[in-house]
Amino acid sequence: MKWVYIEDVSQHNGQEVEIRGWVYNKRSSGKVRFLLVRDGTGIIQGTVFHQDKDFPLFKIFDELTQESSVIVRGKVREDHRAPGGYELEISDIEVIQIARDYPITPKEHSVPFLMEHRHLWLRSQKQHAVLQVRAETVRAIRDFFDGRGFRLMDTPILTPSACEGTTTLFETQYFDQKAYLSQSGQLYNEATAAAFGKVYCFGPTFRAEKSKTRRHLIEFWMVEPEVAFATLEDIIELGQDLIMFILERVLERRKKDLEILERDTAPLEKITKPFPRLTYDQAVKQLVEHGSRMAYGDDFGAPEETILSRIYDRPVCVTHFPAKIKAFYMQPDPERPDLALGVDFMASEGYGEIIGGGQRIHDLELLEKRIKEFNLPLEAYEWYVDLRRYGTFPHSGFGLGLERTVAWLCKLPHIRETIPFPRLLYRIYP
RNA sequence: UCCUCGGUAGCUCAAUCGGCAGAGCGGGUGGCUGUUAACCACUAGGUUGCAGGUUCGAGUCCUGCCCGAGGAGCCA
Repeated sequence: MKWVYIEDVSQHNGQEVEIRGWVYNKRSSGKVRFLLVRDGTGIIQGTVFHQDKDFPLFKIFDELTQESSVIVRGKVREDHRAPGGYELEISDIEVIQIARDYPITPKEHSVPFLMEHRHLWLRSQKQHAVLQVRAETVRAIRDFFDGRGFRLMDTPILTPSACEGTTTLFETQYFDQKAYLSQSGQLYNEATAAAFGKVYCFGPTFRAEKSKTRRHLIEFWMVEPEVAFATLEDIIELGQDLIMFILERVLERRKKDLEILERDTAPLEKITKPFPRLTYDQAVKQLVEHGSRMAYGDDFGAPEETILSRIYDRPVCVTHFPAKIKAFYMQPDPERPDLALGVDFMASEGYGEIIGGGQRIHDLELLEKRIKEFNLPLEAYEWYVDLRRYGTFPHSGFGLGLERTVAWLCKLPHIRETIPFPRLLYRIYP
């Protein structure tokens, strides 16, 4: 008998097939039994009918518990009464294991309990849907950059120095010296951009920030393109195109998952280019008008990001931040050197920043001056400064946070469900 | 790190003024021929986070600690 995945059963209507999976739930009503089986690709309802209540299949059925592993054989039949539209008329159930006392029942559970059982929680429908959206977003990102001639350059995770300051770095031992887990691939990207023109890296990054909010993970994934000779304007265009590409792809291919999550897709479907553009000055003015108490020169806090993204029905680009609140490598605005040529993209519906980037300093002397001003160890940055010694080039790039993007697409209240095993402040288990 | 809230059955929660620790789900047993988080009946299940204290008596009040959630700062 042919082993078939549930997502493909519609192609086997009327045929005898074998489904290998786990018991999702079961219901019984005297002489009819319903078995919900999931196999990772979907859930199908199987039925067993018999006049005799001592029918042997009933005995096996009655033994089954939630998440028991089984091989179920039977005939596929289209039936509108079944969840999923197709049903399996069960002729045989082969039990691999009866699962005893599966902790996650089909009722409500608290977040701490589910987080403690994250390894099992992944099996439930909504978590499954979120991670499908994540996987699709990853595919979309790769397709977007690969399709535009970008070269994937994997940057190191173990690094000898800080990218943007040492306070939020994870320190580890590298034989007889210290190393740090990468917070960003950007500096290395700038080197590969000089070798390949346009590049991107996409991998995990680590920040030892003691932040405990709905939008922070200790370990998160970031895609970072870097383009030689590109200006701030060029990468704003690139960022918009990337967001539109992801949006269209997920809406096209993962509609069902968004339905399972009860995500109203109308606000996402309305989004078009170009996104509204604001300078930092304009943004501050708008924020104050909408009730923010921030002062000029402050960076945006969570409330500011939220207010801003609620004013507009699409993502918003904010540019020209005060240089003081941005990283050391940010190119100053030639007309107003106190401003940095940086850009942040705020997702709509209150989700806040999903992209941060800008144009990098390409002038040798200016970069050296900034490294000193930020009290960074110059010797650790020698290789980085070399990029300004040997054919320096204006260049720009950004980082897009994968989990924040997925949280926005799925409209989740917290970022922790967008990665299979979130690393959070005070939580590294499982 | 700071602020706020919380910890009672396997899970989600209740317990009035300090006075017999309880319900639903899940488990078990039985019933039901189309169930949709099925339903109905019965049943087992407790170191009330930990350590002290006050009291005739503490889940409830006090002190300390542990754990968790929400928020702030910082950031993608």
